[in-house]
Amino acid sequence: MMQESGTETKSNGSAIQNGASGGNHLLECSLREVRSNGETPSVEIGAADLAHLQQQQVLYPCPLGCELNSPTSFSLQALQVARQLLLQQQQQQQQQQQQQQVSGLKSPKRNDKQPALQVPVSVAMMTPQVITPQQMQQILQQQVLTPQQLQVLLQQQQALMLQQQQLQEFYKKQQEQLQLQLLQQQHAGKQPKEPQQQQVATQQLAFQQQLLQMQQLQPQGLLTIQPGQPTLPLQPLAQGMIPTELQQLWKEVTSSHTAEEAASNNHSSLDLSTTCVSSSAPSKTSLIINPHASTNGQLSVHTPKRESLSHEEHSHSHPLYGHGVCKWPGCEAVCEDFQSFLKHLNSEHALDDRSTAQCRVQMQVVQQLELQLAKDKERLQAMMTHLHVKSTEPKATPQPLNLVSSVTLSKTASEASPQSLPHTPTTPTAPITPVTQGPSVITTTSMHNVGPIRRRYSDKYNVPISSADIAQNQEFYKNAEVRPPFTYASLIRQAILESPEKQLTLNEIYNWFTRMFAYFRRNAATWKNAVRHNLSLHKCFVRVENVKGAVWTVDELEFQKRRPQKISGNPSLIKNIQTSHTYCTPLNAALQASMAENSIPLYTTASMGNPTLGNLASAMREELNGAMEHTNSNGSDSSPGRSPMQAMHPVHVKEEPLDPDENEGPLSLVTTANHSPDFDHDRDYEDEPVNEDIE
DNA sequence: GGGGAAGTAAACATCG
DNA sequence: GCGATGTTTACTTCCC
Repeated sequence: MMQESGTETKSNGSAIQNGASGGNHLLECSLREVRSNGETPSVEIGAADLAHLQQQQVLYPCPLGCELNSPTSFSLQALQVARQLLLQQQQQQQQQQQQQQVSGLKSPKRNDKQPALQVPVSVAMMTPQVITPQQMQQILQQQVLTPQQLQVLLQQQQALMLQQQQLQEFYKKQQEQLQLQLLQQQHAGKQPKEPQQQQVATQQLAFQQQLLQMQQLQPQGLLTIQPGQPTLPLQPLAQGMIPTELQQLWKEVTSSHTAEEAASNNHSSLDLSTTCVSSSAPSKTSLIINPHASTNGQLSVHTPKRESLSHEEHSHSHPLYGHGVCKWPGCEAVCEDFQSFLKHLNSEHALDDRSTAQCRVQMQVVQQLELQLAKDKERLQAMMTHLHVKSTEPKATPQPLNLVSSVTLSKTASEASPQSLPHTPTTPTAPITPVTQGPSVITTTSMHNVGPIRRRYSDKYNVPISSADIAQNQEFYKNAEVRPPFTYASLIRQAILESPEKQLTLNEIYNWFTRMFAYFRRNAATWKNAVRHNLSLHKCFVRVENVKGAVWTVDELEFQKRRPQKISGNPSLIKNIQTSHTYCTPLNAALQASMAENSIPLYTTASMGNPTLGNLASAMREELNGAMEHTNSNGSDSSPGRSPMQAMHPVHVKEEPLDPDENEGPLSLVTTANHSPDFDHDRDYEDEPVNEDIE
């Protein structure tokens, strides 16, 4: 299993790569946008202007077929250029209009051939500057306006609006043309012919050159993405994303960037749609933080969606706020209190292209993770199926946790097949009930060929019995004739402890066995004998004479004594755990930042960090803590009637009093939880507070 | 390979 | 005598 774990990790990586292979334009664009965020836009647009633009812009899909239907880096870039164009045009027009005020209105400009609606159109372009400052100044200076003057002004405004609209259309048209040029530039680059195109081209060129300069000046420490270095390790990115996926993204980004550069050199890449690189640096403020925004983009990978903010802004447990720091990707702005955080959130992380892009990146990451989870589930299923098929083989490597039971069940079933059935000829290896509602780990495949197994289910690897375990797998064991991976002693103890009075007669123990486990509904002679044997053998089981007769109780002290094999020293288990964690690591990386904030310990993070692997780790944790959770059976809630949810809920992570040497943090906790060959140690956590870290 | 734990089988005793 | 219960022994397997 160790080897398999290692292989699994590797294959996981490949799987991740595969998952990332479905690279997407969104990520690419977003990433590039993020990168470009770190670069200085050539367009000098004030923060207020851009904010206004961002708020009012209407965005359209990327001309390059980008799937973005909402604000994108492209659109922002286009907006800026368009904005600049408009400003220039307006200035020219204002001059012309001032001249035309005498002669009349000037007809709108030309260039309105095709209203291609694939270009960002800013409503803001149309509204805020209908009256230019000069005009306003004139108005103010004139103090009094005659009706004619007002009419002229109105007409001017209308003309301006028309011109702006036409400019926008022109800009759209240019976008299309430039896009076409981009598509054609591989074959024959075309030079912009029209003056307007040249103007835009010049601006774009300058902008892109500036972008390139910024990229070159970008500190490597913050972002390793460098043009022409596609193989550079994406360390910062790797923290937020799967490395292979990042590599894939990097390739896409760099390839696009290379094309961008090449196109730029050809003077034919001036189209805004060449890349989704946004000149989105919305403001100078963003320029300042942009170098960090490079990492922001990576961090955005694990940023909660902004869409959810509105629902949670009123909650002080805001997912974007913790430890007095804004958790927005790359922000890390210190907010003294929640109110300041809210202000900061609304001010710094308003709805703009960057935020939207980051959200999209995050969405993409989540999708990738989900995809990865699905793949891993398939892999797990295949593994178990494979192992089941291999059950005819003489040996099967033990596996941790419930997988062990699955494997061992199959193995022992095959091993004991000649001798397994004789116990109950009347009940052959019954077709196992397909259990879908059963435990998360044990699957139907592991249940086949399960017969009387002369084998103990290594408590070292395996799950110490616990209320949680039984509760989790209750239905499974009740319906499936699968031998529970617990020792007789543990089961007996569990049965006794689950009783209200912590004592049971032998018959009641029998009943508990048959009630809880379908497996024990047959081969009665065998397992009953074993029960009796264990009751007598182990000192922990004390026979007490009662009015009704003899009842059996559990001497916990003795039970504790009888576990010499401390799993704290069980390397295989630890290895398993570590392997699991390693397995989790790649996917976990996406959320390391958030976890780091909380200083979440290792295996807790493994379960928390990644939603996709959270199940795995959670299952493991459930199993691990199930051992300790068994406290409940000794506690007030140990009544048999407690619900599975109740049983599963508590997670004890406190040190084991009887084994102080095992208190070494989460890992030692894990080992402690597993090392016991039995479930006795559950007792040790009796009345211990529930670990609330793991949620 | 040894030792310990666990599972299985069996013999035996006791008791109702 | 029979079955349930309880004890003990022997053997095997597994794991460390």
